Amino acid sequence: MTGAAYHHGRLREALVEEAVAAARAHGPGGVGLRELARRVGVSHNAAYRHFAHREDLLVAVADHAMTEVVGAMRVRLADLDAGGGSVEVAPVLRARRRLTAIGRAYVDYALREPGLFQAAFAALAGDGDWRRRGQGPLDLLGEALDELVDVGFLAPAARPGAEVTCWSAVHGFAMLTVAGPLAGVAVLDRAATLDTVLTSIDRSYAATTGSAADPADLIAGT
Amino acid sequence: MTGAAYHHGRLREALVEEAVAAARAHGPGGVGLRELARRVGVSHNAAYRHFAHREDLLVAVADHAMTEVVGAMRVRLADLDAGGGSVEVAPVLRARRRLTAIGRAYVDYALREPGLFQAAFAALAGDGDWRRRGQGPLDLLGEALDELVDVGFLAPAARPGAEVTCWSAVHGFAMLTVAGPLAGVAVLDRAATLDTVLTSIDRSYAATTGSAADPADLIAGT
DNA sequence: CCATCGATGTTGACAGTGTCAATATCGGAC
DNA sequence: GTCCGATATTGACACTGTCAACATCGATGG
Repeated sequence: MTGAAYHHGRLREALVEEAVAAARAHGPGGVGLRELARRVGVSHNAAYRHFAHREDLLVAVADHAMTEVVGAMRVRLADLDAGGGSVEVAPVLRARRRLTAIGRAYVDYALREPGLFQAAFAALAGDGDWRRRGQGPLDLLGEALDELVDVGFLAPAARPGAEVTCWSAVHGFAMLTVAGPLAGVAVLDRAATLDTVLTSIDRSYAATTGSAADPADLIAGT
Repeated sequence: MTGAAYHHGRLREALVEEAVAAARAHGPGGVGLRELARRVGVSHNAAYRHFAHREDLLVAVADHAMTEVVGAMRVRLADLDAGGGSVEVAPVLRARRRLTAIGRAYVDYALREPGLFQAAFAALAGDGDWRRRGQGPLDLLGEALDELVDVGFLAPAARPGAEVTCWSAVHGFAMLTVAGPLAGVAVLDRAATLDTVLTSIDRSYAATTGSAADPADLIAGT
């Protein structure tokens, strides 16, 4: 196959790759069917054999981003366990740190990949498959919250709806700082403010069981 | 002036009105210069005498939306005082209810006017004027938090960054439910989940001073 | 009273987009 | 070896935002 074959053979994957690159560089608005086709070396409209319309392609990008978010969370959680290394960490502290690690990973990803993060939420907002698409991060969050209940830090009565509370907090923070009013604030301020958000949640959950919640313990953990 | 005058005379206002209507109906993507010009009865490009580019018009829409948000907050705060009517309400409870009223107004507006709400945050995300544009809601929020400190419910040490914590929580919730993964959930669930978010913040702040925080008191208020 | 000028609105054009319909080209199955 | 379905192409349509050149008006100053 010296020349470009008539059938690309890997068009779908190639398009998604390029779409991800475009979204990473210029946000969701930067991914255009024609431009992508041009970059992949195929004529416009070729994409329509693999995607019903532009939004469909964005959904693929969103899936990719969500998978990366899960990966980032997993890395942070692993770092947490590795960091503790020799010294044994109390189960309660471990659980608290795991929850904040998840939140931190979410926001970090949003700030590290603003374009992809925005693309992840720009695609077909209201479709039912979201439950499945955002499932990855949600599952991890759910496990962390369950653990928090298991160790007696979070009261079972406060467990329902906790996912949404946590998700709202970090998602709102991410949105406001990545593509919103808070975009201009300095990086250091951002980090400190994120600490405020995360310790606020920690403190709230501690209060459901009357547990002690020294914020210093939390910030120390990564 | 039988025929349409060459000079519209009120073009800017007319354009903004129509843009607001378009955003209300179809979100930020639904406001297009040409379409608007058509509706106003003026030829395309006329808008360029009043707005440098499309984004400029969206900024005007965003301002409008923000003003409406402030209005909604004021109404809710007024309702709160009026509702108490004859019976005197303890200052602490009053302050707590005022904060949650502000949050509730924010989310309510987002759900009542999804298009405008999205438009408000779609426009020129990173520009410095945001501080001034979002000032209205932020000011009210700041006052409520100050009051919370004054009555001894929120510890002064926890005051810095509190705006962002509250804003993040309600903004995230609004985004996720209006144009995100949580868009599909039932209305009743939404209300209950918002209660969870708001009481979570209340509980967190109560913990900074060891104050009691019965969530029932909060939900009762409006 | 009339000329001039700046503000405002218009016309025309250009490059770009998403999407539909009709057409061409291939690889594999019968 | 021929046909067929999947894949890619070409062409067209209706849009869009934006720039440049031109027209029209109201007020201002001589």
